[in-house]
Amino acid sequence: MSTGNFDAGGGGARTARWRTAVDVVRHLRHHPRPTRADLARDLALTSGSATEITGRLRRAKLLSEEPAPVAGRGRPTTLLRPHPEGPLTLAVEIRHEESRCAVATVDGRLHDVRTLRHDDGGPEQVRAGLAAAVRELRRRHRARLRVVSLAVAATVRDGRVVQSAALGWGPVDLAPLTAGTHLPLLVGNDATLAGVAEARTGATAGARTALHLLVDVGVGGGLVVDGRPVVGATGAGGEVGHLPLGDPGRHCPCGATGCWDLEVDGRAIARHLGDAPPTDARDYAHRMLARAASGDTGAALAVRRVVAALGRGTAGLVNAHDPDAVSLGGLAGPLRAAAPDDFQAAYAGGLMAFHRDRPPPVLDAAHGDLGALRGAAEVGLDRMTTGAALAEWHGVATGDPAQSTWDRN
Amino acid sequence: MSTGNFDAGGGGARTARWRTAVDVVRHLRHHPRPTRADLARDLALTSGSATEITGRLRRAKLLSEEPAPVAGRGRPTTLLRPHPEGPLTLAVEIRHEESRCAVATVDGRLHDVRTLRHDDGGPEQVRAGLAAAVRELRRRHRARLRVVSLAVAATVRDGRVVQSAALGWGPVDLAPLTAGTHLPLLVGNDATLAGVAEARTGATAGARTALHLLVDVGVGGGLVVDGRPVVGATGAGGEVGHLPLGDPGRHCPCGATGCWDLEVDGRAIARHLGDAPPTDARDYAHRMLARAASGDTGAALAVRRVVAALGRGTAGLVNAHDPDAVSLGGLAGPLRAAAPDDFQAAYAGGLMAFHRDRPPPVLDAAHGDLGALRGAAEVGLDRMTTGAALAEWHGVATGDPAQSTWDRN
DNA sequence: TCCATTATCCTCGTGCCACGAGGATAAAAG
DNA sequence: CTTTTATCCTCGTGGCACGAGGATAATGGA
Repeated sequence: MSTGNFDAGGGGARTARWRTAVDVVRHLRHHPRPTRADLARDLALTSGSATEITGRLRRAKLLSEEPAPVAGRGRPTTLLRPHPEGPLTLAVEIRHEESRCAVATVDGRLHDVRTLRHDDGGPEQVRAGLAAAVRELRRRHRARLRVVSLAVAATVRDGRVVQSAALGWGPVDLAPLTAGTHLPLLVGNDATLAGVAEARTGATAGARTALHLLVDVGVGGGLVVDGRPVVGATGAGGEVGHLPLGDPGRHCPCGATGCWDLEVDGRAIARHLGDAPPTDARDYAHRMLARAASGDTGAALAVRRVVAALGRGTAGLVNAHDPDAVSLGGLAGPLRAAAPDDFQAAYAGGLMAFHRDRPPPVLDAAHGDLGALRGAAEVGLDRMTTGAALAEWHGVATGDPAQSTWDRN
Repeated sequence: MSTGNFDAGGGGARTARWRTAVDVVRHLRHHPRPTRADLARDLALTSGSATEITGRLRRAKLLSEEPAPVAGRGRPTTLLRPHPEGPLTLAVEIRHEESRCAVATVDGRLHDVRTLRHDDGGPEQVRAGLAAAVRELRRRHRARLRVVSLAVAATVRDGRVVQSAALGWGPVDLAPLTAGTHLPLLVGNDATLAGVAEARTGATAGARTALHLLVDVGVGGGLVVDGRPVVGATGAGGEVGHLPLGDPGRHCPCGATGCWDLEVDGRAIARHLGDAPPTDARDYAHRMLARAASGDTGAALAVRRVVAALGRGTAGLVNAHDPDAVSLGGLAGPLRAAAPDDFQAAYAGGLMAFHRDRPPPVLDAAHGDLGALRGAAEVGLDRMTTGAALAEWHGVATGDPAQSTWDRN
């Protein structure tokens, strides 16, 4: 994934002076409306420093302040919030039947979430529809729009779609989405980004090492360490579904054999039931879950086999990576719920013995189907709030292209 | 692994002022004897800043300078090197038949490497022997010794050995190694730390995401991202050998089933040959490799099966993590060399199709059997050169416990 | 031998950022 | 109306790094 990193930038002296500013702006992400005193406490600033920094950030159109509702005695204070003319990240998600986009402010909130239904026109049409949306939002928000961050239900490499079982796409270049806008485009896998959202503000919040597993068509997700997804050299990491945990004789559309992918989704249920491969594996899985719940023992047995494969693989990944906690997204939660004992037996049985006294909790995802979009927003905001990006924004917002100095008036 | 992180510290204002100092001291690690001008160029400092910083670091007994051999015209310069009374990290490695320790200076060099043979006395005796060595080095180096960093051929959790097939140990607490010294003790898995050494200065140097696989008894290693090992919540990550890539019916001593561990080492070769499980799996593997090389077709076939399992698992991990490069340590290199075509076929066959046009190179480890010790030193030096640790050292070296200010005289 | 060239280092004035003490401000409580 | 509480602002101080200009010490050639 060409997702921007989470670092402050650290590139030279011009951006070094933004270090505290970066800390303050990012603090806003997970502390939505702090008072100035809160800020000083949490970031170990003196009140004088807080005054100076917030003043600068207000002039740079990054923050604004609103009077706080009075609570007890003491001098009334103000709450810090994103500036009404502050910078924005556009988060986009491409999924099977529809795409979504939303605009995110520096406090991490999503605004103006909208959905674009796909009309079976293939990747070109989806891309064209989204490009039009990007152009329109660009016109509306002008220079406030700084970054476009895209989550896509596909294997992603160097900002391109390589292949997608969920979408039925082959290679697709996504650069046209932002053509002509000069906006940086970040592209990531949807399951991986949903994992980022879970690790930062969802089920695994607080976990320094979190594992997310999202079952849809196949299984994706991956590790999130200190809020950053572990996505490898070209961004194609997080493809845990293509570890060979399954039957080595079975061929995967990805080109390899024995992929875990083939054991844990609707396709696997169909195979166990002797059905033909379903065209919509997710929908099929939901139907079979319903059947199993209503007493169809054949469906229940097929589901249990899939749940066992899920639990066993989860345990293997816990052995290999030792996360603080695991989150289950997409179908994984309903699957486990359909056969919790089978999951637990396979999970515990697959763990190395020393993990069994306090195994990492396996939690249902908290963000539902907004996870990928939220994760894309988080990653886009990370990029938007590097020292370098803030310095650039300061130039845009104040009309001081040289960024030679903070303006003091 | 309770390995110190690679960050500058970032904890409060008292250590913030050490930021540039941290950069300079760490620069020394991979640029052994820079001139002051080199330093200024590489770290984008002005010559004035370089003067000030090197002066401070000299007074803090972190650096010293020696005249550089003249090369062409121009004012002669000096080379920066570790201060002769500067801080030290003690790197220790516990392996099957012996332990080793060495003292590392801030430039990353190992000094005074010594070996302690084990006399079958079990963990207590090994621990006691090493504790004596620590005490002796502590006496010799006094306050210069800052950190003890230990690599051990075992599964490690929260600084304790959980279990080790290679050593034949059960749970062992390693804290007694530094008892009474008040020295911080970092403990990591040997294969993981060898991976750190490879990723920083070895075969995969330059790779931002590197995968190391070390076959000894079982297989260990793991991911190294930006020089930091991905070791999870309690430090037990990197146990890639306990992913269930093998025969689900086979029980692993770890408590799980189907572990990859059981398919890629001497035990696996013995199984394929119908031999009893070897007591020394590594030695047995070497003997079988020799036999296969000398024309024993049965041994050769067994080796080929193991090599195929290694290649297939490697491919799966590449699918899952998308590293820039892979390094092979321990027996993995000789195994591949014994059946390179089988390895290549299994590796390429196990990759997702899109990886096949330019798959990550699989390289033999460069550090040989010094990898773990070097990795332990690297990680110990990371800890020793955080902002907080340098500030503390400054107090020790200058007798200014308040560390209220840099001394200017 | 002397001087130009080259490379490096040092000095000093300046700017920026954050600190911290003390005072100012604005509400509630008495 | 005064006290208490909580917050904010002002201003002097200090540390660190920058950057221009000068100083220094070698080589190489006249």
